[in-house]
Amino acid sequence: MLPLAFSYSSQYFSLRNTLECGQIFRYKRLPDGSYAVFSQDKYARACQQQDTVDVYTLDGDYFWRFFDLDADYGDKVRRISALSPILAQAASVGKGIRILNQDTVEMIFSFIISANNNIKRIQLIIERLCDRLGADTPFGKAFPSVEALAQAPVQLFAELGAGYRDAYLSATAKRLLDYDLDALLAMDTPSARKELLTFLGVGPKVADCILLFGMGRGDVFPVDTWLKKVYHAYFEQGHRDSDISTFFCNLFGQDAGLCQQYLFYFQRNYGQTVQNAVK
DNA sequence: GGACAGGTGCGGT
DNA sequence: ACCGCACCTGTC
Repeated sequence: MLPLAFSYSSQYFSLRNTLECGQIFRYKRLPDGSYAVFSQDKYARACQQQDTVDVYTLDGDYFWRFFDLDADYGDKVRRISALSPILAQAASVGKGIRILNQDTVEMIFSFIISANNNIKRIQLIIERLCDRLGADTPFGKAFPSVEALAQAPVQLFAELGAGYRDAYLSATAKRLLDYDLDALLAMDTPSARKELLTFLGVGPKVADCILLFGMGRGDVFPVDTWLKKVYHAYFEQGHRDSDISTFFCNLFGQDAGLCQQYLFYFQRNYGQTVQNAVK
């Protein structure tokens, strides 16, 4: 029923790896292996056969940009692989991962929920949030508006399973009501990061995720427990998170965020195997 | 049953 | 500035 908006063929696009590496929470893998993807109030069905991804949606332009299809990932992988042997290995298995261009506000709330949490529960909470506060669309619920989120009583967020993050979500929603988002988007990366850190529930890791996935800033490196493992396993021991982030940003520059995704994917899927093989 | 999840806010140095 | 700690909740 949805029209085919476009097909895209590249060895540098793995639908599965792109969607399942933790940068997006509103997607579903369907029994036939295709994916349903939600972003803001928009919806797409996508399926991949070999190197070709078909995207069915009413919003082709939006999802073309969403999947970052104007960027040359072959070029990125070549550049990145020269910088570190571990990264060359991580990129070779994870090369189909692309950095999604998602909505800033949706990322702010999604990653506040993500803090000290696991992916399954994050998805559940966000789904319930959309069901409860999102507007109806022909394909399901939209991500809730700032107005809806700001109007909701704090207890609602707790009821939806957000736990102690309820106050963060409520405070952030209220603050965003009369917030100049364009001014934030116009800032350079360090200034925007500093600004994001003033939001309740947004620390260094969450700020970097918002910048990377929701503001198109590739020059940040979110440090989570997985990347700490990577750093300690392949680089050095005993540094603070901020130092780890700085280390990788200096090493990888403009594509630090993409490198983070490759290393995240690598550590989660092969980390145990590789480390055992080394022992 | 404690550790672990894609950490952060807070209070004490 | 830099620790150390508590923290909702589900799962292993």
